[in-house]
Amino acid sequence: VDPRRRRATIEQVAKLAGVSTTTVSNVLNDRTDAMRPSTRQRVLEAAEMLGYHPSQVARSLANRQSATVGLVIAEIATPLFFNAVSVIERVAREGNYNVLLCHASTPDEESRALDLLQEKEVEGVVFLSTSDYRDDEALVRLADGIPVVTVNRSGSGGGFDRVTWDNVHGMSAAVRHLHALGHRRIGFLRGPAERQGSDERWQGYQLGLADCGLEYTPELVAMADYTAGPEDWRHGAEALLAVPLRPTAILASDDSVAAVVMKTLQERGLRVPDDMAVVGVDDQPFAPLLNPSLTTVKLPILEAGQKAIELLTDRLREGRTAPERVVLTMELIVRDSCGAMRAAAALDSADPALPV
Amino acid sequence: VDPRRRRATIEQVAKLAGVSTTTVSNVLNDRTDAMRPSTRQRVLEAAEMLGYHPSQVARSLANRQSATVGLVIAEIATPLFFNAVSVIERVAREGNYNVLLCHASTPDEESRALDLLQEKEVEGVVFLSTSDYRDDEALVRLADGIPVVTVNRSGSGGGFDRVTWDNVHGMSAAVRHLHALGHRRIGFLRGPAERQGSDERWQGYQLGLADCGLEYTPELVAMADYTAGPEDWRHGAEALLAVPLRPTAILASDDSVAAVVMKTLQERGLRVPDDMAVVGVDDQPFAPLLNPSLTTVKLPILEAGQKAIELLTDRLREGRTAPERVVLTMELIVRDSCGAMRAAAALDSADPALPV
DNA sequence: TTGTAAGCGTTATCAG
DNA sequence: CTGATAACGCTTACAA
Repeated sequence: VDPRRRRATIEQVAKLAGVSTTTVSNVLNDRTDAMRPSTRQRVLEAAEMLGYHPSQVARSLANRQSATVGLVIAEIATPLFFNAVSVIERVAREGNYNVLLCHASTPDEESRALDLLQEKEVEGVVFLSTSDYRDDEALVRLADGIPVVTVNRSGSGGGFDRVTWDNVHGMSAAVRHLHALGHRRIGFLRGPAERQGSDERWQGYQLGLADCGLEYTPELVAMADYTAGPEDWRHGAEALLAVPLRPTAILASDDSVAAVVMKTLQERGLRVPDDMAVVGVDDQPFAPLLNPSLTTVKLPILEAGQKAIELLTDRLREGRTAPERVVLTMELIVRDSCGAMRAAAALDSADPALPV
Repeated sequence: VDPRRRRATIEQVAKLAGVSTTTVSNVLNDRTDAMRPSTRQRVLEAAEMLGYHPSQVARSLANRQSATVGLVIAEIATPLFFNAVSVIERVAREGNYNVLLCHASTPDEESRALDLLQEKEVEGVVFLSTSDYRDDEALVRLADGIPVVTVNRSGSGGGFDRVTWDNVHGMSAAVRHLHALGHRRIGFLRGPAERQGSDERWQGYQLGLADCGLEYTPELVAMADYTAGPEDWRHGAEALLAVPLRPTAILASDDSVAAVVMKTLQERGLRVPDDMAVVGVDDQPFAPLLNPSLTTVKLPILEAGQKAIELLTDRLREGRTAPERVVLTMELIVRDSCGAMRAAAALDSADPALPV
């Protein structure tokens, strides 16, 4: 059919080496415990001569192991997710698994992706999602057959491993930090309502205020949907600036939003952090490059990806049974945009000019 | 062996539907031209009942088509490459191909990745590289068997399709733009020497100067290795500031470097673009978010990825023979950091305050 | 220590 | 229009 010259088969290798296919198979799979070294040698040479590469597909069919895991990922084009993809691929490779990449944003795409991975007979799946509220039906069904690990998948239960991070505490820590720096009116730009992560951060914001004995003021909360564009974010910032008793600090819904907030402030002649502290969320690669460098609540996406693939490969090898739930902490990365560095420097030089 | 309950097979479906496996196979593959609709219907129902999913691995073995392409990518964690990965996955999926992801930075990893993909019997490979000078030996060997397309792979020949972009003209266009804005002393931060892309940009810089009748001044060129860290970039910027007749514009080796350059300038009280114009390369997502928003030479990585996967799937379907070479143009994205916007506004209001 | 042969789940080639 | 049946390339009891 296909006129392309065929690859060498195990049979040809066997013939050339003057042994049986079994022996070749044994050599190739390191079942060489009780085997004459000379035989092994001959086989290896024969394989080398023919440029033989075993067919993984034939092998998979025979031993029912595809040596492949699926990676389905929403928003594949988001820079942050890359780190996760990167470690997942690496850890998988180290465990001798290949990674089949699948994008899926909508529920429809999700279930199609899962069908597809099932047909490919992947041995397990890592699911990198946005935190949209979404039902896990397809996932639960899949997890009934093969190990599944989700990252950043809202919801709970379902009988599979989940890795998430603690948005609530991440956000409240940021609030407490700003409070400790003297801020009493802390604005919050909240993300899209359809994401559980957004809601949790909002809760974290409120929790943080409560922790500090500050009152929750609706005027200090505006919308800045990080899935929208810069114009939207600018509006959010301006809304916060327009309140009569303007905040002295702004918690942005992510780093990109924070960048636009800083820009908006600076264009209006406000200095960051002197006139207004700004804190982001994500710790994108550009956060330290902004001027001033951005204080931010780090999304542990890399760690989450790593944990996820480790959970998966562990389960593949050892077959745990109880589904595991991992909640990572979000770390506050203090840089210059919140004024803490300056405050510290001031303290050092006994200068009392702390932000009030 | 594996105690897991087995998936339904085509045979079970056939039995349940009261037909032969051939018929089931025909239904599933839409070879339904001359077939009693009732038969088709029965088969479909039987499959549905059993929750049948055909095994791609068995199918692959039988028809010698894995329906999979390999994507090997260097610097998987670089935000820019995301866009490429994203379109590649999408286009592949639309063409009913799956994507097997493989990281490979070193030549060693490269050849290991190629072996692996060969064993997986991928039908083609897209190769997303850095522009390091590197020999194509392994690639040429692979391309002898299956279609290969490289993106950003320096070198030429090899009998496979290559997609690149024109660094020289991208850079010279930036120089000409700055010249048109009145700049006569244009500094250049060059990237790592081991990358062909860096060299080409340097050539482009020189070409641009020549185009404008400007003389090449070694003092106006400093190093800022974009694979290094912010400290390195800051040094680069400072080197340029230290020259007696300081430049009025700086071409940075990429957007991250440009961000640090702007930051360095601003920290020294220099205004961008008034006191110094800055231009980057890449057009990273954060470029428009910087203050001022960054004028930059856009890397057409998304377009390159798209072109690459299209070339690949075309070749897979139709089997062209002559290797194709695609060179994309780099577009200058004019924003605020070069002063052009301001100049335009000034012109509009008949204000003669153009940068000199 | 090595060989024989029966699968693995499809597709594809022919007959009917 | 549909059904046997032989590949596909490898693994793996089981035999020798």
